Amino acid sequence: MSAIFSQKRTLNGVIAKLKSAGLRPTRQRIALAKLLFEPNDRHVTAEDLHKKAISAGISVSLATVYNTLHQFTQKDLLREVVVEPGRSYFDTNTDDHHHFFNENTGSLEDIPSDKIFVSALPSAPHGTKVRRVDVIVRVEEAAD
Amino acid sequence: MSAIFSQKRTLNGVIAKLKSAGLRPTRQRIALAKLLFEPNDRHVTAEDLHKKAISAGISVSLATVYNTLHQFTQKDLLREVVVEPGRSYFDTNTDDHHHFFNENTGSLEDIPSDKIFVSALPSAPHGTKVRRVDVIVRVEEAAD
DNA sequence: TCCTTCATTAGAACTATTCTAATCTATTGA
DNA sequence: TCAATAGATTAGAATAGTTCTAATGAAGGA
Repeated sequence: MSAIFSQKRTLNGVIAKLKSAGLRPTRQRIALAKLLFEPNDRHVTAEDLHKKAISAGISVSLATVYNTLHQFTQKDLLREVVVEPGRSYFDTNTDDHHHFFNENTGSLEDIPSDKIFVSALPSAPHGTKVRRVDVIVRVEEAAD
Repeated sequence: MSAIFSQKRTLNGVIAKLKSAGLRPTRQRIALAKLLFEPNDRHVTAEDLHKKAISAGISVSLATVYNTLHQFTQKDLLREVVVEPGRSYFDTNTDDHHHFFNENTGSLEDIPSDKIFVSALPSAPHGTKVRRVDVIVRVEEAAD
């Protein structure tokens, strides 16, 4: 498969994805989606993605990056992961899964949901229902 | 037991606690510790505690509240709980336990560790060791 | 008591994020 | 195809939470 054909497939896929989420496939959203749904870098911050876009020659403002990340999150194309105060990560993997968080380097790593098991919970506080269970395994560099 | 006697006991306890943590029992730290280790309000933000202190007639700056919360956290008198970007909660319960987090109200509620069970994890990423496992059960107001 | 060390302070600075109001663009339908 | 319009994008200002700074103050030991 040629690179051009592959690119075109990606482009069509991305546009379809945006449309089916009810989002206009604008220049910026298409470009950001392409960057996000590449196979690498599953965990990005808004700042990361903005830098990545700029250095890829895509003209987009930081405000749009934030808007887009939040819209994608609302439409379940992304998942927000909160591990540190004052910094949000967005995860392109929206399947049920958990995370290792390295407190020294700030890096995140997925834990597939079949590798971890959380027992039946006590019932949710009155008048509420469970939306999601997040497990964060905080690790640090081993002193050796 | 008279209220005055009780207050004195609390005061002595707090001073002892600070001393054994290697922290000078200063006016501000004693006052903040007394507010923190009261039986209620286990989960506070810096802003909360500052307001509480001011309205209790304790003259303390927000900077000192932040310093104190971080020092207490380092000395294991408190635990930091991260559930939302841009807002840190400090938990006076340092025992092993987890949380319900109500995304609508922002309120936290403890889940004792014997009420939830997390299975053996996959091994930590190379060169790291597990420091802590946080389970956050995100709940929302039930639509009914 | 005096001295040294550590704590506290107000306010400035900083960082991440959100808001605003003007401009632009994708879509729809004539 | 084109105009109208609803929605998207923008730069920059504004905000929120937190940290920093440099000067002042207080605790504890000699």
